[in-house]
Amino acid sequence: MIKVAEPTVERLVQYHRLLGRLQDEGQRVVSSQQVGDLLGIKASQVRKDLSYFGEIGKRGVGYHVGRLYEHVLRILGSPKTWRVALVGAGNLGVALIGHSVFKNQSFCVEALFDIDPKKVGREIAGVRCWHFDEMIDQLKEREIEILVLAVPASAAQLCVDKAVSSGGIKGILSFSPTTVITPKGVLVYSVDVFAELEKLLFYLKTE
Amino acid sequence: MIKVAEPTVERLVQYHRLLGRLQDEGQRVVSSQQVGDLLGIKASQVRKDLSYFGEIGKRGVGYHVGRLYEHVLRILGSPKTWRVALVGAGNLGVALIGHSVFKNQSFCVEALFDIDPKKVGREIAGVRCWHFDEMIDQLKEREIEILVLAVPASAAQLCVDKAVSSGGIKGILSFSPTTVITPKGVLVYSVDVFAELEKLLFYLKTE
DNA sequence: TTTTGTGAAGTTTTTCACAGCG
DNA sequence: CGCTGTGAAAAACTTCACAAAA
Repeated sequence: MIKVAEPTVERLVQYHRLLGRLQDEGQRVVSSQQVGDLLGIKASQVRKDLSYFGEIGKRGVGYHVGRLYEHVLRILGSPKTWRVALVGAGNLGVALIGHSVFKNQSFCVEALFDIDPKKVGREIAGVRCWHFDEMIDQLKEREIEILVLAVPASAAQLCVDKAVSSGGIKGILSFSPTTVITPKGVLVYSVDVFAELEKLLFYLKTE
Repeated sequence: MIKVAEPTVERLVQYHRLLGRLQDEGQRVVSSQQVGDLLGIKASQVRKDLSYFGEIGKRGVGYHVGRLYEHVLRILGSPKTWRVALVGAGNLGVALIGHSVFKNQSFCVEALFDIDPKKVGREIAGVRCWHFDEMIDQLKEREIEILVLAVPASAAQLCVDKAVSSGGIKGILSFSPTTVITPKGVLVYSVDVFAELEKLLFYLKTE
């Protein structure tokens, strides 16, 4: 597999979403210029990103929307369905897994974990909620590979350490406003609302 | 004001959070090495980031936790309270503004907007919900400067265009899974759950 | 003629390595 | 001696500019 830089992967996701939209709108052909304009990216960047995966466009014409959509899908697409568990069944966590993002062939949310007795033992958004103490056993039994973390910052690292000790965790998507450290081989991506807001404020202030 | 690169601002937010924690734990002094280890960042990067804002550490000793905390707070801190509105009072939107992130001196959530008749006219999480059609007037009247966007992708650009036309919007924090284009002078930061998940998947797959 | 694909140039960001100071 | 602060080197990423193809 070709080595792809992270900013490129991020833009590929955007290209893919846009192409799906253009396809729905019935557009057949698109130029790097148009893609760039619609996403706030330079046309040359779009071409460079796409060129990493072979010559997919037609010179003088542009890219065939359907073909490029399938092409990017193959690059990003998942070969299997990943088994996911959510730790922290609060408002944010539940809103997230109920979100369309997880209604997807690539994911199957298998279990929730919380410490709140009101939640433990019940089904939330169609998924059984277990007590945090049962997490390691359940993660093993259910062969969970991806952990979604939506617990308070103070609990995040503990959750991660515990979950990683189950041996099966390969990736973590964290919504906890803190940095978590994992052993090599466990990828972490973090959605940090707090950090994004602070950045926005910083640049608003200095303008 | 010194020009600061975006990755640096993002790390400053992390330093600040960590310093708050260390302070609570009673630690008085910290080295760039320790900060780096706790955040998964190289010590040299920590020192470079901090050095942009003057010599704040003590050679041979490290950084005084309390002093550095205040120092970073002054860099990031906001001179005023920003007036915020949320568009899209669905599960995610409400979970977000109810989140501790917005319980903060720097923000005041003044209004919600939605098109659902069940929500319009009511108070949600202590804030009045208005109909989307009243948005421009309300944004002007309430002098809203920051928009939090939590609407479906298909509605996002329309919301932004409408809101920007009120004339007062300076920044947008978007949770909508799409790219929005704004005129120069309106900053956008985007929290893209979908994109983060896709990135995670991509790198899990290729490992 | 139009628009891609791509080396080369440019810019930004990170890392190194060591002087300098407590 | 230990750890910061910082130029200089390296790496990563973006943009340019133009040859090549439809």
